[in-house]
Amino acid sequence: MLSIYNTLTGKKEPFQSLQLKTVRMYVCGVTVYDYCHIGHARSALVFDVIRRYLEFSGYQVDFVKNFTDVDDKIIKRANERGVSCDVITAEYIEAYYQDMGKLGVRRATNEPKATQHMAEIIELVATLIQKGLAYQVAGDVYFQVDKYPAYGRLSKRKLEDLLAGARVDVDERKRHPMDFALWKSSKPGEPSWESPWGPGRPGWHIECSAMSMRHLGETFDIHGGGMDLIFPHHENEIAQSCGATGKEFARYWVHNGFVQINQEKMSKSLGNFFTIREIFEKSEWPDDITGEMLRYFLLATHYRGPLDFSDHAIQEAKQALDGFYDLFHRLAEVESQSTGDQRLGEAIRRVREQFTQAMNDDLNTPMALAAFQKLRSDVNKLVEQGLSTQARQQARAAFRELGSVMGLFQLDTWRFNPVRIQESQIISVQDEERAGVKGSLSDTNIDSKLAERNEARKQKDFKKADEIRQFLASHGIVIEDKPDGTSRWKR
RNA sequence: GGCGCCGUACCCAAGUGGCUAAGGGAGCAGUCUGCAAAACUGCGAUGCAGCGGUUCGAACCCGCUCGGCGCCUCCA
Repeated sequence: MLSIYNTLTGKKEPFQSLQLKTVRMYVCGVTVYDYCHIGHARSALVFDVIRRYLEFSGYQVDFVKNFTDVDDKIIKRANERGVSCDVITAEYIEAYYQDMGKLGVRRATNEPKATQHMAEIIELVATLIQKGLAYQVAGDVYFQVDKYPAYGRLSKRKLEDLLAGARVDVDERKRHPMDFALWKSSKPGEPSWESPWGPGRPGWHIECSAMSMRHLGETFDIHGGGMDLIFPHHENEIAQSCGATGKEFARYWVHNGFVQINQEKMSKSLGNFFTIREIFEKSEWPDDITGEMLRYFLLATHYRGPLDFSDHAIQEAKQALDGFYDLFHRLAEVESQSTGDQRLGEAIRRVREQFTQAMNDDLNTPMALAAFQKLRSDVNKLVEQGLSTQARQQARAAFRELGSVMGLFQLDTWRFNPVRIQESQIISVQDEERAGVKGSLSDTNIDSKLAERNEARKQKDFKKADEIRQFLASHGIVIEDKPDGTSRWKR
């Protein structure tokens, strides 16, 4: 049974969905005015894994993740470029799908946009006014926080405390300094929608209340997002939603920790953030491998803790994955020995048990990875003892199945060496290879070189054998000799 | 000023009251090997920022101190 940390109660709780076999989950997506950075990646990935694990556990997951496509920053960006907001949002939604796609983040079952829910938003604002929880000032509508007694229950703050720390000049027209906008009248040139309060656009928080209710109902199971959304965004969502319906809103509030650079939060003002596409562009590995490296890196720390991003950390993830794919490489070979076969079932049963236990404990992905490492070690030993072709396939399938929950171990080919094109390093080149680019040797080329080398080894011509190895190494090919005199290779 | 987080070996990172403090990387030693790679075996924190307290028992609970950070304004 899954236990999950609930920000609302401040402790781990057994997870129980409202409907028997369905989980309804809403996650705050991104405001589409720029490329996503590694912090967005973490958030998207964490909830992607929660979703996958719930599905793995037998639930159907109705997963809603929004795009905020009306916002000050979008308007600003549109004005800078002299285009409409639609152009900006369309561009960055597309970029989002590209970047998250490379990371293997699955699309939510529903990905609504604020601009497509104006009717629901306006209706919700009207309800709040009607209930006396919101008031109109000129063309603006504000939520009156002191009319909602439970205000602050998510972020554990008191209204008085918030006032003391207020860093912004208070708008004189507000009844209470912490009141926040539900509807903003539009200035000329800004996108606007007709409303009972005049032309305007929604405040930031109201869209999530409106869209989650529209797609998941008034009360649903999980609401998530980054830690920074706890206040004010989620606090305000609760006030609006509960205020309007008189019912509980989301039951489990789940928040992921930040990605940091050198112990500091990434931010544009510090200039210390990395976009996802920048990371892929700079990577010396193919996209599918870079994506898996990033996933491994992001999941190697518990989702609620802080996570420091660095090249070194990414390389460690690569090394860890190399170990797994090295094993998968060997598992793909044909073998008739089967001494180790009978022990395999036990090892797989154990990893399944450990994996489930780890994930059930508040999605402890680092512990789940440790379980995979244990299986890797076990299977390596069994391979040494002799594992039949069939058992090898069974082992590979186990990694693939459990790994799929974290989006790992799904690739059929892997690269152990970066592809570096440096002509000057070519050592001995024969005509047919001279034409080719470094690192682009075909499999048949490699196989024939290898056959040549093994013939030389048989003749004890180790000088020639080493030359061939060196030649292949310069193309990023590593040879591993097997006890039986044949060799395997990897790139 | 309020709310909160983090500090575990060279690095990353689980564990949050009770067997020998997971796991990975790096390192060292060994097995295997023509060499190599991979794999395997062994070594590695008598201690979990520091001090004090609670307890039969604490890295885990409480208090204080030190160091680092976040939120309270848009932010994953």
